[in-house]
Amino acid sequence: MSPTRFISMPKIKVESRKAPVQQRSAATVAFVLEAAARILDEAGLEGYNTNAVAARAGISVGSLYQYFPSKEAITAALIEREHQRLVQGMRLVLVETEGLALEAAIGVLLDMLLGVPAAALKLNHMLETEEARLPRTPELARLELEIERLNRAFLARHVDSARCTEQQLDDAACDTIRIVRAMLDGAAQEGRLDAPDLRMRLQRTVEGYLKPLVAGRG
Amino acid sequence: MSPTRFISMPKIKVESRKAPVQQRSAATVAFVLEAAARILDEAGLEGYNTNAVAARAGISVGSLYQYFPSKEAITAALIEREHQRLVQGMRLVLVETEGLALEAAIGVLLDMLLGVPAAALKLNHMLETEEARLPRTPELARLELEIERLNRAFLARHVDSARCTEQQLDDAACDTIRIVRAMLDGAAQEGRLDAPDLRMRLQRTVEGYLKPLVAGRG
Amino acid sequence: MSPTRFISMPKIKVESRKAPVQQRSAATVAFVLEAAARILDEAGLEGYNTNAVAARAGISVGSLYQYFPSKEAITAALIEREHQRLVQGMRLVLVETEGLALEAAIGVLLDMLLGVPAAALKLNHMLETEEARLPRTPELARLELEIERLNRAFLARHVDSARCTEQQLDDAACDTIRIVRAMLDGAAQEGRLDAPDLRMRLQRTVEGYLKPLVAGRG
Amino acid sequence: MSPTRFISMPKIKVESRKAPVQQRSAATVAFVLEAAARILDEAGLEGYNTNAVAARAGISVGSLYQYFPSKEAITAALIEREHQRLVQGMRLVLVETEGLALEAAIGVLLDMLLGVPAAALKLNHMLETEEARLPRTPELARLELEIERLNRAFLARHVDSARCTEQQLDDAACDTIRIVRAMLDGAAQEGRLDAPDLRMRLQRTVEGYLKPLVAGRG
DNA sequence: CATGAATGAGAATTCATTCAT
DNA sequence: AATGAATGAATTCTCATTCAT
Repeated sequence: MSPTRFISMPKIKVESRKAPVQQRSAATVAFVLEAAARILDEAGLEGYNTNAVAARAGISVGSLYQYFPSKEAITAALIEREHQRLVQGMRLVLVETEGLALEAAIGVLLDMLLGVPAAALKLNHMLETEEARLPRTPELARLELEIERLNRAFLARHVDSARCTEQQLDDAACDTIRIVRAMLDGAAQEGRLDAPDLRMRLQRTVEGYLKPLVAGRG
Repeated sequence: MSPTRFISMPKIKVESRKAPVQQRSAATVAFVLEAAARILDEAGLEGYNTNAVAARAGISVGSLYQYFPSKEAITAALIEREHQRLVQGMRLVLVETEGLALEAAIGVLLDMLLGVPAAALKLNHMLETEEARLPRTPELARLELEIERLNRAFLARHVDSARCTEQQLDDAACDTIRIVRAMLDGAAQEGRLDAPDLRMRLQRTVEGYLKPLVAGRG
Repeated sequence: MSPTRFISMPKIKVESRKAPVQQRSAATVAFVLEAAARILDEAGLEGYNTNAVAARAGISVGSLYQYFPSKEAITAALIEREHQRLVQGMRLVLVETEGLALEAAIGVLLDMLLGVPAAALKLNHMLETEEARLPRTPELARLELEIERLNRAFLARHVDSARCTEQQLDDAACDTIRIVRAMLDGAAQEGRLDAPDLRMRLQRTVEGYLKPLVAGRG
Repeated sequence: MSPTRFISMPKIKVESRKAPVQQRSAATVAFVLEAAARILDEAGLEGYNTNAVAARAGISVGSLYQYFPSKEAITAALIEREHQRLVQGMRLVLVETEGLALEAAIGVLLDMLLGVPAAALKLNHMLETEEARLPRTPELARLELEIERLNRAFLARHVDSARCTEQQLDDAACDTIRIVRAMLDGAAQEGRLDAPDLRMRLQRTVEGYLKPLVAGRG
């Protein structure tokens, strides 16, 4: 028996309660998530409570609890949704950058990331904090793996396998995402997402990070 | 009566109630902050409440409220303390890197940042989230300015003023800090602060970011 | 208008909504009661709620409310069912003990009562508590009277009318039932329903209680 | 490692939160228990909720939760209190019946039990139901053992050790308590606690139960 | 000044019941 | 008739803050 048996298992219910089979149900689930996202954006974690979410979603608390077994489950679903969006974005980027040189490919990637609205960035930042307290959903783990996998695939096209171990590729995938997110979050918080050279700074940083791993560079 | 009277005034009290003139007071304030830090580290925002902080600090809630007008004031003071520490660190780095080349100077800076204990990183990450909800203290604003000023001074030694505007220097100061923090936070969260090449990745990234701004480079 | 109009009228609906004339209805009612009984046995009053009962019965809550106007009505019906079972048992005992001596007759009675499964005892114990809060159904009153009547008839065969008033006979009917139930419940709760001398203790107690009322004893 | 490790441990907190050290605190605890008792008596489990108890006790919910970590803790404390009262009563009976013959001793015991007010009987009956759901406090276990021990001591004076094994003595201690409680509860529920021959019926039953175990009887 | 008991608004969650489909 | 989504009052419990001692 593994030692994990003794690690206190968080008993927070984060799995969604019922799969939205009917169209009405699916709509309700979407309403709730949208309401939760808006409240987090406008009022922060402070004003984020089930009553407010239900009211904002135009339903009763009871209904909310038919679809989400707990407040945490809403948060978890929101986190999954944002991850899914990133997966979508990365998939598109991977297709669109087929055959492009590194610089151009990074440009496409950054276009995608810069296309995310400021509200979503703020939301993601808050969700990140919440993510720490929540138990990891299998689905969420899958999505995170998928994101890293996609990013690895993106990078693998350009790195020189003679200069870059598997571990380094993994780290590069994580690091580049983190670096870009941090710079974007910072710019968003300062309200300077529209700074003319933000894109250039991002490009420069990512390229600088990757250069030593890439073939044909000094 | 000016119309500003009706503009939503933030009613969160974040200023410390009394300047700790007496030595006992100063000690008590320090105890409270240390207790708050430990609780945030061990129990997270979840378990962070005034009663717990007072108990941990070995004083009564009533006494706690003699020194801090609100829970938010404790958080704010904690944020200030962490900023002050960074200021101290940067001052030292600035002195120690006098006359060094960029690469070596960055090495000293990273040594300082990598010397921060993992618990402090976690604490800082949580405080960052809280910082968003809190009204900006003048003192905090001053500290942030000071940090940026120090970082600018650090960078100014190496950048080529022909290649770098004032604005770019400001951005560079912010960006480098953010990038390093993001990578450190990420490593901390994965429990890989001791990864052998973490330092190298950091160095590479910061150098990559700064290279275009620095004199004598292609 | 009689003054009773102002006396707190219990507004709990406990009457069954429709007489199960159709065979399907009768089956549904039976399913619901069985589901309720099982849930009470397995999850206790804690887990006893209309949604759970409906789910367990394989019908929807809406359908459940077609047959029972309220949760209390289900409980009441369950109570009636258990009373009916006791009536059946007593009727049988009365037939089987025709002509037997007191000791043998009590033996038959105890055989019947000891034949009740432990789950039913537990169920009855919980129902008893609920019974207190519920308004008395005419049907339930009739059943309780019938039980007492049957028990009286059982006892009347053996008591000496010279030694025993009508009131004493009534009391004896109530008391013996209570005594036996209390001892059985206790044994059940201790998981000692199979104690070898439980039957003997019961027999001894009942005989001890009745002896003074019985003819031909010193 | 024992298999009990896998048995679901009930997580209901029933231990009292703080020992009432100050006189005010002690009074508050007593107020809460008295309020809880009255509400259970008057409104039943139905109306038994923490807000009602606090209101009735003349304090705020918050205060209530300073002394009791949960609603269940109040119930548990109430159960302990009633057990303690019985222990007191049994101790007194044991002293007062020193040297008396069985019949007289039982009389003293019944006097004590008949002296319990009807409200307390009703309360005890409801508490008994709740007791099932609650985890066993060490203190409660101790009290129950003490009650049985006292009752055993009471009976041991009269039984003939040649006719009665230890197990039989244990059973007798449990059975007699149960029998008397059941008859008293029944009488209370019918509002016939003042029936002139209740005492006699009780005496007769207990004597009947014990006779075979007692020395010098046919 | 220190203490810590008291306050009570507020948040999460449940569940009996209804009613549109 | 059947369904099960929707409702929302009710309940448990927390915690920032105050204030009598």
